[in-house]
Amino acid sequence: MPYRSLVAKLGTIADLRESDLASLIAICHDVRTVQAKRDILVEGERPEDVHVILEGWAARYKTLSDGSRQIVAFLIPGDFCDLHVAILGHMDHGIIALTRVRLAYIPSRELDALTSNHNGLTKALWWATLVDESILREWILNVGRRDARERVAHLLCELHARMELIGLVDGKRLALPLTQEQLADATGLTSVHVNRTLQRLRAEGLIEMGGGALTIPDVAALREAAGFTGNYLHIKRRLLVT
Amino acid sequence: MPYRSLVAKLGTIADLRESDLASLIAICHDVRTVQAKRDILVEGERPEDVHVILEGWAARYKTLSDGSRQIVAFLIPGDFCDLHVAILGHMDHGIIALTRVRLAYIPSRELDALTSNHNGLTKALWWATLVDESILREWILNVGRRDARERVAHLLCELHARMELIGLVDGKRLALPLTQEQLADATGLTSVHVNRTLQRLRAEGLIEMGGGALTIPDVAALREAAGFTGNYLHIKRRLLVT
DNA sequence: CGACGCATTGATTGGATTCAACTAAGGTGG
DNA sequence: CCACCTTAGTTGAATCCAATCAATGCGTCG
Repeated sequence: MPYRSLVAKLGTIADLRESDLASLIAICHDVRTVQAKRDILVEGERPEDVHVILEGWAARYKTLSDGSRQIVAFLIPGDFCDLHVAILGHMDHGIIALTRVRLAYIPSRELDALTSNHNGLTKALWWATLVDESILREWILNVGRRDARERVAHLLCELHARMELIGLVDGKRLALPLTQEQLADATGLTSVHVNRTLQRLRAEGLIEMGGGALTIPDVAALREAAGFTGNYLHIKRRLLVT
Repeated sequence: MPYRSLVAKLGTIADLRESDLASLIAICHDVRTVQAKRDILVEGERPEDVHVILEGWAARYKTLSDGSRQIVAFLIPGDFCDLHVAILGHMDHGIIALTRVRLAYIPSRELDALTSNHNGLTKALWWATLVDESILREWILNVGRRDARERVAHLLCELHARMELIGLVDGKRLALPLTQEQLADATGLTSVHVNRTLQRLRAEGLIEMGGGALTIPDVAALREAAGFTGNYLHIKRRLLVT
């Protein structure tokens, strides 16, 4: 069931009917695969479809003229790439696949037609974008006011919480297919310093990383170190998905 | 006409009818004044009305346990404080008045009722939140990857562009009632370093600041120094407001 | 006038960058 | 099947940008 993550994510919203969710999935067309490191959307593009991640990781990013890059969001299964673009017109940032990514395409006209009849679904999509916005605010705080150790720890806590929401955490362990350079681009650090910071977190016993997986032996301890509280993620309730 | 800024801002959206705008203003109630340095909304609050800034400046901010503060947005006339809160429930950040602020209150039920009939207005409010989101992404880039000089210059460019949009720039001059500490909290710097940075920008002839006003002798030059392009503001067209 | 907020300046410290070298793992092609 | 190359991770030394700590100026307001 390729839409497991999407269902798990939107399913946390109390007032969303299963039938609404089913209608949404019904207008998902044309599932495609994008290879790692390929652009999914480039800055300036005017996509006509809304893209949803079904599998794999992607990143929103912005580039400076000197070539330095800032990742402004990580996208995991269930996340929308460009819910906004029908209204804003053009992409003001790019989206790149970090792993092999499977995408569903929703023609924006069909989505418009659907949301104008299904109020609960409209609200659910609002909720999704508002949570994205909330995460962006937290990232500004992260990059602006936390030191490297808290910054990296906080990012890992967030990814853990979001992966857990969509049922992709196995015990204390989750797949984390990010290079240290990508973590650096997300935290506003250099890859060298991310490396040293991860080593420190490892030495402190707060994390175990390797082989594309992250293990957090004591989630509470890492959250404490990061100053993380998940309230900005606005997770409403946990829906069990089989 | 207290709604001048709101009209100027939403009026840039091509497909918004004047009648829609009028209906929006019609449900604005209970204009109140908040003194400088007072909280408009506190973290955790569950406001029942949507607040719109009519006059003055405010800031969204987040606080860390060690007391350090990060401003995540500046709010100027025409900006909504909490368009989202009916869906997300609680505020995940605070909003503080930086100057004396005049606010209009819109009962969220009336807004819901209105938007369900007026599609253009719904789109306009979407547009406003999506632009806010886009600004947040640019701020992450600003704090994460630009040095102090670019960072401060970029912020000033943005505020200039936004103030111009709502008709509050007089030639090359605009009111900028921000302390250096507030600029520091927005850029992730310290007030001491903001001071030195402003001095440098002044010495380079890029800005003139003092008495709560900012003058930009050569906007193109400052934008060049900041690496600023306004495309992330998604300004569609300029509506002349008298 | 004295207190306070804000801006300014100097001296020092430190966290993160930069530059550079090196290892390990994985894939590719001859 | 192994030499070769690329990519990711690691380590060390030197440097630098911004933070920190501290003091001072200066205008305003009660």
